[in-house]
Amino acid sequence: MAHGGGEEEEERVLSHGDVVLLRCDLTILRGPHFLNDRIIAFYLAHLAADHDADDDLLLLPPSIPYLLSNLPDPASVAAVADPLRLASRRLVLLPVNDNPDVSHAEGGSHWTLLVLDNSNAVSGPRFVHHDSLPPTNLPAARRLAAVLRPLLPASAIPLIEGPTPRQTNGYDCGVFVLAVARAICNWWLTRARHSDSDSDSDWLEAVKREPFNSTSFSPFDCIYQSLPVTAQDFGTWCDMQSHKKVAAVKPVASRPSSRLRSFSMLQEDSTAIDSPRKTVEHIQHAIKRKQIQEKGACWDNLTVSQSVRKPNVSAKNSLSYDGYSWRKYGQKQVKGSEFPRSYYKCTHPTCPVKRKVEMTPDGRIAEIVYNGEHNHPKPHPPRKPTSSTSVETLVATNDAGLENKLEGCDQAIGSDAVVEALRGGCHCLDGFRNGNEISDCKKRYAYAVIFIQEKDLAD
DNA sequence: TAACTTTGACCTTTA
DNA sequence: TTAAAGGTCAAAGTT
Repeated sequence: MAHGGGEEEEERVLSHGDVVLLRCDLTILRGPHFLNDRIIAFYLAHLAADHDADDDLLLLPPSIPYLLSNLPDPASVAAVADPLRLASRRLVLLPVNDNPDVSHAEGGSHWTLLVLDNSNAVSGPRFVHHDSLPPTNLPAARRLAAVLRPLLPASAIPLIEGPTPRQTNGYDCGVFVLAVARAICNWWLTRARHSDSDSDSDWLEAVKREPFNSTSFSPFDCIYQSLPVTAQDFGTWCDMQSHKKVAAVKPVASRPSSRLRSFSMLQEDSTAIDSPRKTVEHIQHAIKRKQIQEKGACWDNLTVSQSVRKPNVSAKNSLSYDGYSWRKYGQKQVKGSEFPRSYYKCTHPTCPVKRKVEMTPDGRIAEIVYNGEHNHPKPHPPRKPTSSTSVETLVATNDAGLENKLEGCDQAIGSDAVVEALRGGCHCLDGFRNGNEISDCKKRYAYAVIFIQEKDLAD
């Protein structure tokens, strides 16, 4: 993980609230080197400062997800997570480290970004994992998602792998995390500025466009811009501040900033403390400190929680129905997974994309992982049906793959989206409006797909 | 009969 | 080198 000597002796050169950069970090910044948690926390704090205060967007420093992943019981997790108010956020960015040894502060070798996404009306709540070297951090991301799910109102929130350009060396994963975070924040701001934008859009395209490597993306470009020096003179300027003992660092009462902290260190942070409640208060206090703006300095405006205008969210929710056609080619129980894993290939003749789906016994999707990218447009949806006869037609096709193609539609039938359709006059649901009970499974699926198609066309 | 799923066997990857 | 686990194939079963 991060590297450096005894941190207590390390000289602090820059701070952003309680996020502090040490002299050894400057060496890392002059790179190319593996980014440590201080730098990641620092840059995320800087990103957060670009947003007006709001509760919708939350960027967490790496220490918080790591702590949550390794707490011994759900009660402790709930106590720590409670002040974060994850359930009420639209987007939560959680850096993930693969350090398996909670006693080893410098363990771990890979950074990725897990996004708790509650901003997309189509996909519904989901975890999106950005890994520049997949599937290296997938177990760690799964562990974090599993810890967070009980804290969220929706059940069985799926985890999907988001498109992430591959790193081409052994050290740029942290840079990729920051670049993805920047792309997401920029997308979020853009979406907020265009209130008429699609509520079903997401940042995945924005991530694809992001320049990714430590040459084209410097996490501290923005920091340089905030300093009274050029990027070239950055190190010299820090040296001067240090020698003058008037460093840019501000007084902080928080934990000594560190490399990725061991679990015991994290626990000590929250335990200077002797009760779960105090743990919460400690974290709340730390967050509050971040939110205190220090006027007139280079590192103002740091907040952990930032937000923008709330996007419009329709009730449309098609879960894993992604517009592509899939053929199932295998299923098996894999070790460490609670549910069977199904293997799918895109049915387009030249498309290499596959996906793995783990589904709960009640049909909800626990996880989706997508292996490449589609090399073709989404297939045209079937022509819009105009009456319940279309339902009969769909059922009569005896399409054995229908349920597979429409994963999630079952849930849609009972969802708020259907209720909305009933109120608003979605044509295909005349059967519902007339009080007809739909007991046949295929009919229910048929109603669901027609409903979704009508909504798509209407949108 | 065609399209699709299921499932056991086999292949590949990884530690 | 080997064993374990994941991924894929393909025959059999189902709709």
